[in-house]
Formats: sequence, C-alpha cells, structure tokens
Amino acid sequence: MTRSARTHSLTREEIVEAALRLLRRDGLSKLTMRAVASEMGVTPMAVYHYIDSKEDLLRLAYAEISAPWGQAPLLLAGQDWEDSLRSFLMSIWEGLAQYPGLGAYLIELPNINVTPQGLALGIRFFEDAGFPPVQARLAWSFALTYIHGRISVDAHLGHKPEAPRLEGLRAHDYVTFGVEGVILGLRAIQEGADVVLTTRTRRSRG
Amino acid sequence: MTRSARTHSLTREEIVEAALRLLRRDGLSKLTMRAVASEMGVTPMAVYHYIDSKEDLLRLAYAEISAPWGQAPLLLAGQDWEDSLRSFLMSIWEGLAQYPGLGAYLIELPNINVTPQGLALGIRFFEDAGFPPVQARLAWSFALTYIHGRISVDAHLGHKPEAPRLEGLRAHDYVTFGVEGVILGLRAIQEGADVVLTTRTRRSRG
DNA sequence: ACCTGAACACCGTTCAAGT
DNA sequence: ACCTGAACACCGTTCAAGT
Repeated sequence: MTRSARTHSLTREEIVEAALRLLRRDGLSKLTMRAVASEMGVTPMAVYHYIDSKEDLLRLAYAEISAPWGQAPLLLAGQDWEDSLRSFLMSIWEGLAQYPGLGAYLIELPNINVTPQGLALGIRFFEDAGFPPVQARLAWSFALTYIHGRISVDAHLGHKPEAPRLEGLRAHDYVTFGVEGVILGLRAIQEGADVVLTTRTRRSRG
Repeated sequence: MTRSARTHSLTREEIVEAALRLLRRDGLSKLTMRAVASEMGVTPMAVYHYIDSKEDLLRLAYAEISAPWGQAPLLLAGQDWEDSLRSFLMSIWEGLAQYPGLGAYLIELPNINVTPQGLALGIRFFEDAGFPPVQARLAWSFALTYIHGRISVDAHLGHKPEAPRLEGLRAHDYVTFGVEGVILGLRAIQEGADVVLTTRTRRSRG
C-alpha cells in the first residue's frame, strides 16, 4: 500500500484512512507515527502538518469509526428501548473489534463518547424509556462502561473473536451475556428497584 | 524516599514496594524502570536481576494489591450472594483506585484475574448461588469486566474520585449504580430470564 | 551473585531548513 | 504551504564488564 510516488499533497482524511488501515491490519501496538508516514510514502514529520498529535489522530480515527452509531438516532421507530440498546451496544462492540487495542486506549481518554451531542442523545434515550434524568445519566454511563470494558478485555484475544475459549464459550457469548445482563439490570431499575446513591442529587436542603 | 546509601542488596519485595509507592504517588504513566531504580538509589539495570520485565513487575504489584480480595472466600457466612458480590466488586474498585492507570493497563493483559484459583473461586461462587456452570462462568466474567471497565473509565479522572461531575454525580455514584445494575441483571438471569447464546455449549449433537 | 556503564533499537515530537 | 533531515528527550531492554 506504500505509495512510491505521490501525485498530490496529503490530506487529513488520507492520513486518518492510512491509520485505520494499519490499525485493522496490525492493531494499535504497532501503530506509530513513523508507520503512518511510511504507509503514505512520506517523512514522519510531514504528518504533523495536518494533525496535532497521535492522540489527535486516534480521536479522528474514532470519529470516523463511530460515525455509523454516533449519528443515527438510538431509539428506532417500532422498537422498544431494550432492543435499541442491544443493537446499539453490539454495533459498538462489532465496530471496535476490527481495530485491536483502540477501544482499550480510548476508554482512558477524557470525553470520549461523552461529547455533548452523544451525551445528550444517550440521556434523552433513557428519559424517553422512562428513566428520571439522573438515572438516565447513570444508565447511559453504565451501558457504555460495560461495553468498553468488554472491548478492552477482548483486546488481548487478538484479531480473531471467533477463537473458542473456556468451556467452548466464544467472545460473542461473553458480550451477549453481558449486554443482556446490563439490559435486565436496567429494566429492574426502571421498574422500581432501589439504587441508593451516597450523593444527594435532587434535594435542595431547606 | 531515595536512599543515598544502600546497606544491603535489593530484594524482589523491595522493588515491588517501590513500584507501588510510585504508582500511588504519580500513577502508571510516570512509572518507568528508571524511576523505580532511582527510587531505590540504584542503576536502572540492577532491577533486571530480580524481575524479567516491566510487565512482570506490574503483575507482581497487582498480586500484592489484590491479596486482600484474592485470598478471601467470596461468599461470607450469613450473607447472600448479592451482598457478597457487591462488597467484592467495591473492594476491587477501591483498591485499584489508589493506583491510577494500573487497572486500565491490567485489563488488557491476558490471564489477569483469571488465574486458575481466581477463576475456580468465581465460578464456584456463582454455582453456590444457584447458577448452572456455564452461566456461572459468564456471570463471573460479566461482573469482573464491568468493574474493570469502570476502573479504566475512572483512570482519566485523576487521583480524586471525590471530585464532583455532571449533575453533581461523583465517581462513587457511577460505580454504585453500575454494581447494582450488574447484580440486578444477574438476579434476573438467575430467576430464569432467558439469555440466548449463539454457541451450543452443553449439547452434543446426536 | 550483584551491580554498573555504555549502548541498542525504538518512541513522540521540536526545530531549522529547504522548495 | 508543504515537506525534509537532523536532533531532542525520552522509553524498555541487552550486553560486556567490573567487584
């Protein structure tokens, strides 16, 4: 894929695409700025004319990857919230599974998946599903935290999520069970199960 | 803490203690082999006479940290499984919160928290709680995955889990809500909620 | 056996210079 | 504006040498 002769100048989009290609092929641990540059047939430092840093590049890469589920409305017509949440979480998992190590890196970054739009969308989704505002916020965080945790755990399994593991269980079974657990837990909370927080959130002491 | 004059030779234990001290103080991102050596008043390469690699050191550090919850039986007398699981997960969260970045690193390592003993203990715990074997395995993974995900997400919040965030919610509220969600989800599954896996696990086709 | 000093093979990134 | 070449300030780790 290395271009021996470039016919035009670089673009941000080309750089992000090159990074995504390398990420799919070799995973984050092999992705260096030097590798991205060499994939484009250019000197390492050329890349810095278009991006600020490696973190910047990986944020752009994630923006590209997450476009399918970042834009679409969460609550589809004719679906209940449980089905919507299930397919949403599974599509994140399937999407990030193609980019080994990326999810585990992103989970540590501040403000990933809590962009203003993303956050508002998620809270709105759970409010529409009948959760009060604070619980909607917590429910959204709970669901995202689980799926990103699962993706991080899967990171060390390499590129083949189909490889069988203990008792014949595969990665897909673990994530299916976990997503179902999250949904059932949230259903119980929505139906009135008590969750006692230490912080008083809605009460103004009078 | 740097010793200007050493009176005896290094030990593995001293090295691990130095690493834990630095981890508590500055987090994993500042922990280099050179920093550990300098904390002990010794040349960087001296450490390699006692440990194989940085990964080795961090595994030893985690073994030390996890001793309190790694040894103790999960199911305490007179407690039901939900209370036991809650205090188990919270103690992992509280324990790792003191070592910023460590949990997020460990989540990617193979075979962390799935040592043969740890795995057997966890599966046994859920079997005693009434889960069939395969579900016990999945339940154990689900609970650990969530709490490690939560710890990873918390990593970027810095050393102060008490700092207030959106809507006055604090880190403790997020983990409390999530742990309760996990427990309620598992309760629903234990009480018979269906989780359809793609893999046939117990059936030998006849 | 225990530790040092120098070096290797990398990183991300800065800076001055070329066109 | 776009890119190069050299260098800086780090890493983890290897290796030969000292005591």
